[in-house]
Amino acid sequence: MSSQKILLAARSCFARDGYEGASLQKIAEEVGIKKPSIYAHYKGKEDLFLHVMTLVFSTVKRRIIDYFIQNHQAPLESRMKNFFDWMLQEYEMSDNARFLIRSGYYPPAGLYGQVMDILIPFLDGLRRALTRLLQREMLTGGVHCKDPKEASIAFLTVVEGAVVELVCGWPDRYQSRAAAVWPVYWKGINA
Amino acid sequence: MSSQKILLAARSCFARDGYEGASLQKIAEEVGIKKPSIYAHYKGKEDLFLHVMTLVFSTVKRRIIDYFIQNHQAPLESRMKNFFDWMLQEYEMSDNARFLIRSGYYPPAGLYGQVMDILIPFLDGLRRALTRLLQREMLTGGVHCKDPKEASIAFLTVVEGAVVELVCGWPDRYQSRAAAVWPVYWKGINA
DNA sequence: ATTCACCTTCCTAACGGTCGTTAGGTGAAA
DNA sequence: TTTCACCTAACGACCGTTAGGAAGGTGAAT
Repeated sequence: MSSQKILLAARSCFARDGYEGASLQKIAEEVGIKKPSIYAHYKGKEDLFLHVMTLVFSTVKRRIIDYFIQNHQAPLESRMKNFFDWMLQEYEMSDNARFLIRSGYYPPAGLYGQVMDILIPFLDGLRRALTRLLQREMLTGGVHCKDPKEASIAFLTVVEGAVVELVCGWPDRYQSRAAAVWPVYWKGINA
Repeated sequence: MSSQKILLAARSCFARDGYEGASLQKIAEEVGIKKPSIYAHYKGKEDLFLHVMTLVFSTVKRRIIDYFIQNHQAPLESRMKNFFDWMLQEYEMSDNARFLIRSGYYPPAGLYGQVMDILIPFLDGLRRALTRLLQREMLTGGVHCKDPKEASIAFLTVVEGAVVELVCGWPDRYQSRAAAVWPVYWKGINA
């Protein structure tokens, strides 16, 4: 199916060059077809971008949930600590994370509303899932914090604060930030 | 002087639309001149961008240092805590912070090296200044942390983690992140 | 004091190129 | 025979950039 190949090539280009920087020409080349052939599968650049976006968001959500489920036997502390390494891998290995962050931070001007309508529920869902996880772990003694909701917001904040170094293309600076901020965070939420 | 007006208009456009998204047409309109007149003052779009960049970086560095000097009589805790509010103001009031963050996260493809040659010393200088501040405060009991360098990296991380919400245009979410992450950070660095 | 050359600043016009997009046709599959 | 994926050709719009010239000011030479 070639509309799938277009979708993946577009994801790669949008992730690398951004919406304005990416061109249908380049996407078509990567697939091995001519530019106007894209219009047999998508209504235009905006339509293609929105299809990529829904694919990416559902994929990333699934992968994050899978990470926490797959390691459910490990103690919460190491699960959260290792999340930084997992995120690094995720960002460097696939276009999903790069696309999501770039389009989330700086969406194409004309699609601001439509991007945010997907991004906000995504982030809020992530935050709620993390809050529930912390609440569950409080019962079994995996963590001792007085406000799991605030702790989950803080966790997303420190993770994203480290991720911005990945955005600039410095995995070593990312790891240095992760190493510095993790002990502070863990000590900070455990009263 | 009209090359100054071009510089400021360019800063505003680059901050709002990014390098690829901004056009000399729009910049010229904002100044009130025709597009080719820009070439009487700058060699081209890249040259103009680099001039804006050096202006912005020196301005922002100066303003951050001024913030910490002006409030030097206040306890460190409130100086760092209030930095979040100061940053919010700074981001919303002027184009400087918006330009810096956008160009730092996603610099124009052809200028990656030149942007990073300015950005990296800027961030490292900031980190070193913060480390020295923490070291000084440790002597007077303003803070009790065992590793001021790690604490300063962690502070920049949590600040940037909150700032990414400003990038998306949500000051309320920024404040919620700041409110959640600050107590965690402060408790976390004070052993 | 006048002339002249020169420089800056802005203009109009136009360049070549790339962008997203559309029209219209071809060939194979259903 | 209709439908679908793909093509070539070309559209209009916009991009950054250049050429060439019209004003105005400056400073030195006549």
